[in-house]
Amino acid sequence: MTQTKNIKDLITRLARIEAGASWGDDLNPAQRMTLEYLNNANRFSRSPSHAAAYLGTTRGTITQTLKSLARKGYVAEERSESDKRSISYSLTNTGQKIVNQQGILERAIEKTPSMLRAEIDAGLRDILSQALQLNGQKAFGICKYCRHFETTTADGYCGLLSLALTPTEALQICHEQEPT
Amino acid sequence: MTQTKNIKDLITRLARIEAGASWGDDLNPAQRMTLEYLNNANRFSRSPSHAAAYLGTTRGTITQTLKSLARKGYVAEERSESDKRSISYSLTNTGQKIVNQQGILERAIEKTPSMLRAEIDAGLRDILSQALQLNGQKAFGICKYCRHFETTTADGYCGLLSLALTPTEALQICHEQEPT
DNA sequence: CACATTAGTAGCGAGTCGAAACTATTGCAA
DNA sequence: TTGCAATAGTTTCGACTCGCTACTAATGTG
Repeated sequence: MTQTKNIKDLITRLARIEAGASWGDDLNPAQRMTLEYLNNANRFSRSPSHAAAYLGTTRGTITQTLKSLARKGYVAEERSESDKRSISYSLTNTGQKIVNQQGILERAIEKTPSMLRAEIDAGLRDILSQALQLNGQKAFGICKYCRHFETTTADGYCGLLSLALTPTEALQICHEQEPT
Repeated sequence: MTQTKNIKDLITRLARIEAGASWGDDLNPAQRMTLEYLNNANRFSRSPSHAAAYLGTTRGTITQTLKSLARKGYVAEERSESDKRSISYSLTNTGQKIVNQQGILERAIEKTPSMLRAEIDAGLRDILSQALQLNGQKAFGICKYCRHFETTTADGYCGLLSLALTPTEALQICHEQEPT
């Protein structure tokens, strides 16, 4: 077995363990991941289309997942005024609570030496950017590390959308993000 | 966002990209992973129960997946003579071909520097052992790195099952494996 | 103003998934 | 040895995912 295959197996196996253990609270892995995306994404990125693009699924599938989450009271939909086609989903308080629970994978990661953690983070980040490129997907990175992020205002400013950012927003996921 | 959460997100996102891209050949991600497990497991570990334990799912679910793979001609079932309850699945030639195809994740990993790869491998391996422990799951490691592996014969010998091993077998996954 | 594009949905068929109930076989202990 | 418990695999159920195709409504663009 090559090292490449080893790493692939480790990644998929860890994801599977996490998925298997994440079934509680009347939620399945896909629903939980959608919830997590909404929690991390900024207000311009919480639409079905963006969630679908980030999660690597289709609009049709994500619609069903979001409707199911809405039925259960974990998310709420807000229709946009400017563009009447688009919808933005946000977490309800119940949804917030769910997303803050720590899964088995997080607990396992916390038990590894922090020096090792830094290397894993860097390594996986590298693999991710390669995979996204191969797949023709967008980066969906953190606002702050975007080439449109400016420091002309205290908390940061988005040069693309021409608006001032809050400290929270600067750390959220943005669908327009382009790495520096 | 903490580093722990970052790593978790990277792992689950990479797994999702791989899953999304692995839909071809009339197979879904779960079926492909089952195929891959059968390809790597030794002849004592290719039963529904062991596959279920490795993949972190239930016997009921894996039965359906295996039946579906058998219908499509990717695996064949062999009933055991010694224990009439148990079944061992093996890949057909068609199944072999499928499993040898390189997915997007493997191609992405190959593009990263090999020095980084070694660190990722070690780091993820550490996380995996922690996660398995937290989950009360068995290791399912490689035969050769088991405390029952002996070098009394040329190619290796299993002290637990009391039998000589082939070079191929020594590198396969075993459900009895206990790390040294 | 016509036409292409984009955002979101609905329905289909195959399949996953956990859970629970069930059959057949094997192991073990009194 | 007989009687039960444990084990291996299966089946069925209901909710859901997923890719796909076809659809509506709103928004761009030439």
